[in-house]
Amino acid sequence: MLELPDIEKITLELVAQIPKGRVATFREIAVALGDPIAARAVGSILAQHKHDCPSYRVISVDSTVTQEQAKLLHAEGIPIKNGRVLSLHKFLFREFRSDQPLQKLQQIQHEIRARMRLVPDRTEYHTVGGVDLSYADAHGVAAYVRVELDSLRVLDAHTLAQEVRFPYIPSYLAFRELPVMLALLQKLKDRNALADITFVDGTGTLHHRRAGIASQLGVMLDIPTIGITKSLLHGEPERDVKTLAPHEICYIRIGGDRAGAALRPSEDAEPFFISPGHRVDLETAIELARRALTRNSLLPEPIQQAHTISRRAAQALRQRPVPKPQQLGLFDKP
DNA sequence: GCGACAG
DNA sequence: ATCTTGTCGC
Repeated sequence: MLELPDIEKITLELVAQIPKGRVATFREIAVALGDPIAARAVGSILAQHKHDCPSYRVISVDSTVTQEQAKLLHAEGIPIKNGRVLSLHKFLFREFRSDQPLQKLQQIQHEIRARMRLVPDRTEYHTVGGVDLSYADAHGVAAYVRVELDSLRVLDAHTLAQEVRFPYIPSYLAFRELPVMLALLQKLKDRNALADITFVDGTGTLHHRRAGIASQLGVMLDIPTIGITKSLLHGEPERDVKTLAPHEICYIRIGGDRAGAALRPSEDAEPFFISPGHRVDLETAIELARRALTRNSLLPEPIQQAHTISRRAAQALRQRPVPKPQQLGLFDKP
């Protein structure tokens, strides 16, 4: 697909730049990575690699520290009282050397947006596809399911597992999940086994750069896609979505235009969010999402099916993991 | 006052 | 997303 930065490695290198007797915030590390939105991801990386870098020198913006952290920082000459670093500004390190990898990924998203076309290809759709990802440790398991639109019956389904290295960072989901999805969908596209349009578990234009995973998948494979999410990443609903009646919609605005919609599938279900990905418009996307609903479904049928199938495949993989290459090296032995 | 965070 | 005991409802 493209060369992805090793965010984990870069994060540890950034933390290693903090000199003894200085501290940095999770937020500042994220800024050095290229986007403050990654602050929580920095936190979870450091939680997993506590001893692989001077992680105790990274604190939260409110300057609170753990007891263990307080001890280590105090030993480096940083004054601490009541679990807080005193006069944080004096000890804050901000001069990181970094090429801001997330900025480069934002650039890719801008390019995807420029290539995205929100115009429907056709007037009739016979089959609708769904793609979703589940996890088994470090592996992502993608499932693609094809459904007949009239009957909402499953025609066929395929899965593919692959190692996932990129962390979850809000608005960068595609760089985590797309490689697995692409590997599966490219195969199916070559066999002419894709549906007329594909629902993706993730957003399309309801995105900070108007180019979520559904758009990126659509543009990269040049196929029609629709983004479906259970919660809203970006955009403002025109009214409170909690007040939606069954089958009623409400538009979601981004900067003055209607980028997506919320749709309540039934009386006792939360609204979900629809946005065009590629080669479709919002109204067609809403119409297809409606038609893909069953009497009591929480999400459009292709997404629901892809979700259960990928989940089952991930559980199976967990019980019988894929052998590592080294373990297959029997023939290398003398 | 800060942040507003798909999966 | 995933980690998980008990608990509620069909």
